Amino acid sequence: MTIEHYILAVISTRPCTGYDIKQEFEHPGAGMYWGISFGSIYPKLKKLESEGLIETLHHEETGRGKKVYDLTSKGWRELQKWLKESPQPPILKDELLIKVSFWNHVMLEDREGVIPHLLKRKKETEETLAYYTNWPKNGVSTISEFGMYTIQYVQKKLQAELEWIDETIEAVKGPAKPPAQDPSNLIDKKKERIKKALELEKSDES
Amino acid sequence: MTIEHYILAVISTRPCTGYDIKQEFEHPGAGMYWGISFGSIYPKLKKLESEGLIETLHHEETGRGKKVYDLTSKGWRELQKWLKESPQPPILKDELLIKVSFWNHVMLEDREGVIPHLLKRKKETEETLAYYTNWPKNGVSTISEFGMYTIQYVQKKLQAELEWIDETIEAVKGPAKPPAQDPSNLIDKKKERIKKALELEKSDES
DNA sequence: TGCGACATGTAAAAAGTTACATGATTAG
DNA sequence: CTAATCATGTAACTTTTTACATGTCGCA
Repeated sequence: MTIEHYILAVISTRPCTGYDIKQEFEHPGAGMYWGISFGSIYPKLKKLESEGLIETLHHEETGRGKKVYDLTSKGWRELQKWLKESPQPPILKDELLIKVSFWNHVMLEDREGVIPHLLKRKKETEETLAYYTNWPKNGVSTISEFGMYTIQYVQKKLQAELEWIDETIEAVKGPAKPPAQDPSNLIDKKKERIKKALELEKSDES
Repeated sequence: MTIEHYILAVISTRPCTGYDIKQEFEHPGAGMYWGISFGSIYPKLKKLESEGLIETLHHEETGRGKKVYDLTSKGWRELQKWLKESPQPPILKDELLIKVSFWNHVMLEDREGVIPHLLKRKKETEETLAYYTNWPKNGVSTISEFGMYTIQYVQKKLQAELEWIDETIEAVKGPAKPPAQDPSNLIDKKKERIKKALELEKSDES
């Protein structure tokens, strides 16, 4: 994902400042927004202006000089070109999934230790879902027909996540299950590896 | 997400080489895996070894010297500690969502131009879903009880995505809808902004 | 009058990718 | 015998974050 194009897209909805663009990226993340620092935004705005894709509409003389940018005709065309290009595959990194996935490889005697992680995510996901549900009714934001479709996607995805969290908490509270598949018996071997490593440590200490 | 901890987690399932670790990251992305280059992996392995978190089990003398790493007792403890820490919020960047979201801000006369993007994603998502469905039955991979929970999450999420894609294609093929919310009339203003920018361009050319 | 939000910017550091260099092993 | 896969590593480059520096405006 090229930040440059995302900045152009944000400006396409209305002329705005670097600070405004940062605000757009503050929305709790569900694929549409993620954090970008001022240290990224301001240099990019300078670059985009020097390339003639955006221009300064107003430049206040007071203070540090608030600058409102808008797209140039070149900027509109670049944005149209980018929108038509096939989107990159999504980038997803979810530490919760990784921790759950590796949990009983490592935390042998502590099945239920993941549950606090799942409950915390449940709360966060409920909050994000509430945010996206209220967004189109807040009386302030502009949400186009197509913007509404992406909100529907986010809602669907978050609801699926909440269902999964509840199911998984129940499953973890229940009895341990055998591995879904382990043709090389790696899970048994791993138990021995842990045991051996911890025994070595004890003999080192003595 | 700290790559270091992910590398420790991968090694926890079995002793492995840098090359093996890279393979683990090749699985089509659904939150559990993403691309990491050799240029990241090998320096990290050196760093982890110098910190005493992993050790070289075998070091072949032939060729470039294949090195098989395993966790040390310090490494096992570090991994346990990390697993217990609350996971970071997920990182999500989906260009498709952004392009859909901004589409009719910019592509005024071309509602159906997004459909190819949606169909392409549909195909990719179906492939990823098929991959995750077959993974626990491939007779080769180790999938623990908890690993299976994360596979269930990915399946749920991808199914929700497929449903959304179908619904959205139908909606886009149907008649245009008014904005879900636009209190400042930004969408009408935007049409004027585009028109003005393109007219300026014409007068520049003449 | 003092705090929080508004507002811009830079330099150094961190993190990761790309491109390159090298060579062994294995399956057809 | 040759192409693909296995296998390690470095240097230069790119991208982005962090930390800092600076100052205004509105409101309680």
